[in-house]
Amino acid sequence: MNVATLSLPVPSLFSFKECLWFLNRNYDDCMHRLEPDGIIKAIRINNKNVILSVTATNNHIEATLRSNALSKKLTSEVSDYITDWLDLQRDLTPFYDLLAKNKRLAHMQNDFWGLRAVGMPDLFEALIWSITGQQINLKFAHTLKRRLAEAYGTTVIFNNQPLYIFPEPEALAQVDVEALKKMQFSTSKANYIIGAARAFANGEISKEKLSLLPDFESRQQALTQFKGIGIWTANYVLMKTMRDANAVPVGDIGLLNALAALGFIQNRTEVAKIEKLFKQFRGWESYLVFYLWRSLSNPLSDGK
DNA sequence: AACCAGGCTGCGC
DNA sequence: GCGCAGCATGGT
Repeated sequence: MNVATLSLPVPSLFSFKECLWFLNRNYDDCMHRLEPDGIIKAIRINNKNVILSVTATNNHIEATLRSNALSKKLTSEVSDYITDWLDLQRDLTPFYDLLAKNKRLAHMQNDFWGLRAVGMPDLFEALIWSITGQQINLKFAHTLKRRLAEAYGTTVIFNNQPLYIFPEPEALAQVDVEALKKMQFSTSKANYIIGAARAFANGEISKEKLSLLPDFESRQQALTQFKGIGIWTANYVLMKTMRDANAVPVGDIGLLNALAALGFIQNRTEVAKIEKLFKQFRGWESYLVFYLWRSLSNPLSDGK
């Protein structure tokens, strides 16, 4: 195993601590492990496994890479991965200006200062995760994801502890419904997941294909054509992976709870009020969603 | 123990 | 096109 390091300058309006908040919401997410000073994660890039440790100083994000296939190219790809994952390239100034204009949201500039929309660069992982999380509580959803990762993903041992790389589409495409049901996936979800895995495995859908589509609506349509992928799931994925700025996971229970807690709505049916709010955030809708999710946790708390 | 959870499908209008 | 029941399965 070879080791390399890389260093990325942090953008303005960036807080590593706030990003770690998102990654550590007491949900036992198997896709990474939190350490006192940063985060450890195993990823696969171009069929090469990499163990990634990420920490930050005031000025830089420092990453340590461990891999059997280290090269300059791989290091550069990992650098791109981190940039995408933590959304480092975005200038948040316009978003913060919009927050400042809304009296119920203005506090977020300070309370969540520097929070980036932590994404999911792997489209397949994002899609399976969002299907898994449909209509069940997040804790159970993480339990299910862990079972998938343990059974069908790649396990990498680091410091005597396992790290997981999410299952490849080819692996999940061959699973039968009964196996997933034993893991306590519902019958329909098991079918959705296997269907999605097959669509990825046979090339019907891919991140590249989605990225070549001309607009948000066509990307959304490309996803919702599959059984089990509704508007919530499609928009969640477009937000987390494709970085569609105007993707809002409509109807999301966390979103609705946050809007209610901040006094924007009294009940879950007040769609017009929600649309009115999001109209004020054109181009930053998905960022607003992320910050609203953040508001479900108290400022400066490290859990939920 | 009832109600809820980061929804989706299929049906009736 | 829109509303809504029915669904499946743990968590609190």
